[in-house]
Amino acid sequence: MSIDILEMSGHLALGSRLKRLAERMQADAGRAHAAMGFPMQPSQFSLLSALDRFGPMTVSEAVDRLNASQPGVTRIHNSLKALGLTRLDGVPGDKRSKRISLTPEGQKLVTSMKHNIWPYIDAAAADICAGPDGDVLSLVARMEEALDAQSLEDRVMARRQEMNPGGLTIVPYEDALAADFADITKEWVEDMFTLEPEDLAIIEHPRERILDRGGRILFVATEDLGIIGTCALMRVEGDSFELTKMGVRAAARGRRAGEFLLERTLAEARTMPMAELFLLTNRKCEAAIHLYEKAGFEHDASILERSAGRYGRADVAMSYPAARLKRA
Amino acid sequence: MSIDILEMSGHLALGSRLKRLAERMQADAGRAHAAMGFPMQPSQFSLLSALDRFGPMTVSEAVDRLNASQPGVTRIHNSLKALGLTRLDGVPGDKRSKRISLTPEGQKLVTSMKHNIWPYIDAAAADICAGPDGDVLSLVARMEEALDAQSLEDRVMARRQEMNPGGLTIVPYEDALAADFADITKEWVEDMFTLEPEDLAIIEHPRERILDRGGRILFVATEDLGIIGTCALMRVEGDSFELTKMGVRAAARGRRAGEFLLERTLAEARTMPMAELFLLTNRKCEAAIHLYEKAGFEHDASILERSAGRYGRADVAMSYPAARLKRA
DNA sequence: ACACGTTATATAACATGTTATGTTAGGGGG
DNA sequence: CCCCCTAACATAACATGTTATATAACGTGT
Repeated sequence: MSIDILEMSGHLALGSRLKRLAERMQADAGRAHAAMGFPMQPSQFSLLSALDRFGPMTVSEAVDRLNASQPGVTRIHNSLKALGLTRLDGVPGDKRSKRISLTPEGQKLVTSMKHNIWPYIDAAAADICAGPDGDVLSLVARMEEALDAQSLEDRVMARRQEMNPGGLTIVPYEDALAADFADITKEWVEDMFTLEPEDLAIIEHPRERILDRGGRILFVATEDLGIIGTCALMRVEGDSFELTKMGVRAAARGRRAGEFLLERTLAEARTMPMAELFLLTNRKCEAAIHLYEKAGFEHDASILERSAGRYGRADVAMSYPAARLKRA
Repeated sequence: MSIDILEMSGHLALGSRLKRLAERMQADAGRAHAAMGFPMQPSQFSLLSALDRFGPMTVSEAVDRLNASQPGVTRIHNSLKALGLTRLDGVPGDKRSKRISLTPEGQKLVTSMKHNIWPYIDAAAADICAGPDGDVLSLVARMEEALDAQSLEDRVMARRQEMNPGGLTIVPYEDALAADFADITKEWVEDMFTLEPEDLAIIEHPRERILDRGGRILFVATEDLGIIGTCALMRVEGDSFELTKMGVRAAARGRRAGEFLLERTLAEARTMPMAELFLLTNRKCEAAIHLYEKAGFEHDASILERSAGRYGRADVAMSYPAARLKRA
């Protein structure tokens, strides 16, 4: 088996992955039944087992017992009924309800499976679940409880509020935003330095100079002000990239947008095939240098020599540790 | 939420349960995306994420990367293609392969989701997974590995071989087996005692005297000899049951069939609404009494008084601890 | 070079879970 | 007493995973 993207994506694709695992176990359980002469679908086990244990029950009761959806129970029942294993009768006193019960054939089959297969399946499944990581059943139960207590959707919203209270949004580059890229860059460069030829080349042709060479440009925006900042990852040569043109409009300072943008730009870098990431700046940019240091960049004067002449204003160089470029 | 049958069925229905949990998480993830303005299907995330991280790849490469089935990948891709997010191009040099790549719109969307939603979903999912039971991701990974190493189906067969080396089978009662029930009982009763009126009533009308009153009759069979033993659970009154008519043909001794049958009969009892389980026997039946003791029955002379007159031969009474009647 | 097995992808069919909604029966309030 | 909301079940539609199989292109061995 090759590299498994899901394994690398952390919890994002956990749903998909769990589902595949579950489907695999169900299919195997079905095959085991077939191999021992019981041509049943795995989905039918739980209803059969419940009927055996609790006796006849209405559809609604089965829904509660199985903790499944009502149409799901109805469907399972229909398949069992078609096999002649269950029956559906009216309930005296409430013509809406119908009671599911095992036919004699159904009872016979359940009893047989209960003694001749299920113990072995249970043992085999326990086998797979066994390990140093705790009991799967209790873990699944806990996850179900957690979801009951607060849905994943609610948790996502809560986490967003908590991790990003300012409501900042990352906006990927598109040509319509070229003007913002240029404006924001001009604003801070002209405020402290003067635009150099390299600056002009980049802000006038961002697609050619950055994107088409495998680089990325991100923007940060707020609900009220729109695009307020930008940052680029530019390929210098090979797998070596420069973090450049990071800037936030003066009118939007104080919203921690720079910190947020830098963090997300580094996250972006981690998903790119990148061996080295460095930046060039000037010692006058104290606030920016502080951000870089906080994000993990380290001063590295050797880069200055390699990059001599790129920018007249460059007198500080920093690099991001290669180890941190590897995805968590 | 009421009693959850799956929670009680141990590992048997783990597949079903895992699947429901997974479906719930996926649906929630989808809703979270919709709520934040990204109308995507959760199944599409993994392919989008893989394309973003690894760049264009053929269908086969995606199958490896996502660890999913090829038709699954094709379907996900088709849905993305329909949204204009991906493209499928031929691969020069091999006209069989086709390469999936992100369109500019697709790249833009992925970048946006990667920074504006996925971190929060990941955090929320990690939240649900967090707990004292260990890390869910590593647990799932371990289960996947275990299944890779040996399928559940193979494990089931191995467990059966190991837990039941004699190849004994439990056969539920049906009227066609009434003669076996009577023969086996006559064989041992007449060998050591004489048939009493109560014996005759039961073996001549097992359905009326046992099954119709909520009791059960089990048989044990082997491949070569067919039905070789039987055992019944008979309702005496209310929730009080008697274990009775347990016997194995003399011709089939030495296969541990009695032990197996008794164990499974007790398992059967645990799935019945039963408050008390006792048995009556005679001190001459030393082997049987030894089995009963080994299975957990305890001597209880008080039962003899309550049951006075039922059987002339009864001079030993035993009861099964009520606590052990509760399902594990 | 051709026949035939293998590989890459597409398609069909199925399994199994879900929501959404229709239909009929109960039940309570004006 | 009737109207209308609710409850119980059925049905339809969809989501998403699977297997099985068709089709076309590769490639190998005689």
